[in-house]
Amino acid sequence: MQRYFGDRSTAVSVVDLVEHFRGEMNKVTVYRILSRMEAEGIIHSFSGSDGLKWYAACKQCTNHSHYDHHPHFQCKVCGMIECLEISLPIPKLKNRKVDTEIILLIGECETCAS
Amino acid sequence: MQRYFGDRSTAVSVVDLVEHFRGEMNKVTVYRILSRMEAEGIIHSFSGSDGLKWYAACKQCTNHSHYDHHPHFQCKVCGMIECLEISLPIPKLKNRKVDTEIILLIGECETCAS
DNA sequence: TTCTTATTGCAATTAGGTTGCAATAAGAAA
DNA sequence: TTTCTTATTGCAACCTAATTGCAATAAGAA
Repeated sequence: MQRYFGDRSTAVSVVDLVEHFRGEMNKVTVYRILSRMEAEGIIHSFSGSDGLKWYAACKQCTNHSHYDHHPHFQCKVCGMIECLEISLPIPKLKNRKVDTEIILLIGECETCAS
Repeated sequence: MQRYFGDRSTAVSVVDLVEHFRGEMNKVTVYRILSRMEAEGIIHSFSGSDGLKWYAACKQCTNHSHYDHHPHFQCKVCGMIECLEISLPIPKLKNRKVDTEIILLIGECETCAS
């Protein structure tokens, strides 16, 4: 599982992971390893526009700065989701304290747009 | 149901709606009325950070500009979600065409922060 | 080896959401 | 009003993501 995320820059849905490891590893085990790896700061999770849970390898994340979320980009054609290594300014709102923002940009990836 | 959204500026999760109308209306009916009202441009939906489906009354939405999504704000203490009538700039990405952004700001609302 | 702890598999369960179908309500036409 | 047609609702069953309990196994330490 570690190896699976090692050289992957895009995110994977849990459903795809369970499917990928079918025969090799039980569904429940996949879920458990994922939450363990997330707790250790190796991967991070977020829920896609479909409401499914997605996981991706952490690059600059540490155990501590794990929740400094970065934006994600999803291709509406092929469904692919990737992490964006940009940081967008968190807007100020009056009478509210904002400390996190969850951003999902949707469009077409390089492959699907051409 | 129309009345329910009429004077409400915050969003409601489907789970809460089903609970609210229990005894008065079947779960399936709640779901069906909601998707009908969404198709008519009266309300709009999005999925919260928990992966649940939320609905809120449309203010400037029309049947057509229904998908000009606006950001939402969620209080991490009480869980309340509200629509923000601000528009944030959609960032440009190289090699990708971005046409929508789903934004959820998370923090503390006025009531919970004080 | 023996004891203890962590990991895994399997079955069952919970929960959000959908579908099929029959029953009822609501309108239009006669 | 009566009849025909269409839309709305309730109920049971189902689908799928995710979780839990528990026994079985693997892994480490004493």
